[in-house]
Amino acid sequence: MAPQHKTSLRKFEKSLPIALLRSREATTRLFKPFIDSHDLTMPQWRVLRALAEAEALDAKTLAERCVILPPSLTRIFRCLTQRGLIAQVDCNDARRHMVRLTDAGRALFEEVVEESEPSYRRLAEAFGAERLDMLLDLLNELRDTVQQMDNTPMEDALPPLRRAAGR
Amino acid sequence: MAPQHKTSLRKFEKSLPIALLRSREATTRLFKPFIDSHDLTMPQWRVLRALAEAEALDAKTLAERCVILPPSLTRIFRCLTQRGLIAQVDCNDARRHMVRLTDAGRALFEEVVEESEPSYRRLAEAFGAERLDMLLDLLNELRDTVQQMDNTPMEDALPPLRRAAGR
DNA sequence: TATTGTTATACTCTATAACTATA
DNA sequence: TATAGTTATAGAGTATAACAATA
Repeated sequence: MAPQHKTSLRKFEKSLPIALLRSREATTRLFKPFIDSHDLTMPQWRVLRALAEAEALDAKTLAERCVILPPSLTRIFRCLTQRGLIAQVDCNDARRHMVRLTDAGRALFEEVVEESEPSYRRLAEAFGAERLDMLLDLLNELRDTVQQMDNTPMEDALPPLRRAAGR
Repeated sequence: MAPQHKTSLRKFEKSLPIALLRSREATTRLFKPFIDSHDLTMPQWRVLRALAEAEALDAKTLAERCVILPPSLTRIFRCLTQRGLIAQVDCNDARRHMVRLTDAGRALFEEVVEESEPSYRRLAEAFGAERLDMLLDLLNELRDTVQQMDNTPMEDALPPLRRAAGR
């Protein structure tokens, strides 16, 4: 039962970016219907979710946490504000655009969470709750590791030969 | 040192789709420069990589393995064929579009693999080769689990309420 | 009739650069 | 001068439906 390094994977499945992509695709397919049915896009949902556990967040933090580029975030702010799901919050630094969930936004968030919980529980059962936790830990630690690598690049591992004329 | 279920993650980090997205973003950032420098997009690269370990594959299989929708794959075929990296292969079933790597395609593949290997080794060292294997196993098994769930949906877990008018 | 793939189309996200405003 | 965010813009991916060809 224990996953004892059975490295019986095909080469293709040993590619980390591809494995992450395919797992995400499968997982997303499972939960996306709940998001869709409330007329939210996945990036919009990530913003709501990030705001759900914080009083308020600024655009830069949200962009980093939700993996959304600033220009996209600007549009998402506009859309979610129009729908009354988020609202701007006053801030010492007038440059910062800080937002929080409105009551309607929080209600919608709770609703989606509630609706999708059976699927989540079912996945946790089928996959194993402990293994799911382990996977989440590994994923977050992988991200930390890569980010640290970014900060301390090594000579011989430096990639961007940047050869040909820009794409 | 052992990752002993320290579930000290924030709620936001416990979302599987988001954790997968963020890890992928970080990992991609590490390897994408090598792809970019050869004027390839990530989807194009996934196709080359999938073909590198198979004699030939048809569009349907590639679409599934590489997480690319058929219309995108059509464009990618056209582009990679024009660049002489892949070539069509005759097939019993005339409906199927089967392709293989050309010699130039294989050479390019090998080149990219070679160039990015130092980064991969560095990541494996920093993260731990064993944990990397474990992560890959978990990711692929997660995908299998979700796909099985898709095939055997349960009553109370069925999602698509499909309420409002289409997005 | 079912399957495979292409075409058409609309929309969203991705990615950069240039710009505004605050600090 | 540096930072935060917006605007503008080009390009690529996402997603559906309609169609053509083959089985």
